[in-house]
Amino acid sequence: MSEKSAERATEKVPWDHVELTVGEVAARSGVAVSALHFYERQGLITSRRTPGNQRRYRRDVLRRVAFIRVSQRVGVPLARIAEALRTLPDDRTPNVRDWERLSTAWRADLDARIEQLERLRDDLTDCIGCGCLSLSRCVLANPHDSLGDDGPGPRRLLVGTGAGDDL
Amino acid sequence: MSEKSAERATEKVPWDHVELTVGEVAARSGVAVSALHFYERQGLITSRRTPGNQRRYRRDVLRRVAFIRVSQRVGVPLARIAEALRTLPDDRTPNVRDWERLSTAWRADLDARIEQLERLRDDLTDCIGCGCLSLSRCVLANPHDSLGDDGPGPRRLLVGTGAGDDL
DNA sequence: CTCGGACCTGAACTATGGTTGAGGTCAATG
DNA sequence: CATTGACCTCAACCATAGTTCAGGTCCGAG
Repeated sequence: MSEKSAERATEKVPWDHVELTVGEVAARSGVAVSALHFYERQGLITSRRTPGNQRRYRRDVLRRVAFIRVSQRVGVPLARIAEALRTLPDDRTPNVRDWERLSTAWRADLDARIEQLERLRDDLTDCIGCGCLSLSRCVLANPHDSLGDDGPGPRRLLVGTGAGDDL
Repeated sequence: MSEKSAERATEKVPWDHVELTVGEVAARSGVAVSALHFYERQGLITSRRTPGNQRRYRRDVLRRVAFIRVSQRVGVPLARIAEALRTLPDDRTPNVRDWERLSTAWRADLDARIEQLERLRDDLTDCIGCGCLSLSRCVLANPHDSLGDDGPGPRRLLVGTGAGDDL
């Protein structure tokens, strides 16, 4: 981090580039400008504005964006990522310990997701053996874990309590 | 749930109930009527219409719906589920072997997803140790597996090839 | 023959995670 | 001083997986 800020020996401000434009952040992070705008609207990142109303980012935004990308890969929705990012200190640049804390929380999520999928795989394997897929008898059709949704569907109503099936 | 025609000990067509109404399918499968309509529009299930334009389902629709629910839990999008269901024979009711084939395909998907997540977990564990989260150096921020998307985001452009980071 | 519950259609709305486009501004360069 | 590229905002749109609502129909009971 801030390795540059130490050696500004020349007085010509050679490093007026401590702040990044949105285009630079996009190029460096591999995230589209529109996505950065979106993240800002959602409160995941922040920027200063120049007198001409253009965004200027502190360099640690790169780490934030990296964290966002990683979190999404883990399967965490943006709202929860935003929540996590809000726990970072605003008075100082987040340090290794801060990021470690957040990442550790995600690992627990990931562990849970993996376990859930493994259970599902085992159930599915059983069901391939018995070929049931019967609504009332099959463990698969009757999720014991109503909570812990996953997948793209926004609804999680899980009406449940169907009825005995006699297919 | 009007279980009106429960006693068909009478000789008057004892089993006129081999077909199910949409409400019955909803009750038995635990899926909302609106979802059944939706599945039908998407070609995942089909129905006959009565002279009064009401839907009547064959009983194997229950197994189909069970398969849809299970597939969604595995994380397969409806479009792919529909594709899979189209490979079922239309001339006869699908049998155990048919369902087995489909389920086996999903298990491969599931295995891949689990493996991917385990890789991610390992990477994350490493990154917690090193606390890097640096865009160019961190394995996490640079997905080696551009394909194999997951999570709610519809876009998978993955602009990639960012730049060296000097955070 | 009327009543109510179950059913029908189509359009609009929810939420997530953005992209795309229109119309206008900022800033550096020739 | 004009031009060009990067930037700005706001609104509309994409896909996924449905729900909700309005307005109308069907059908079985009383």
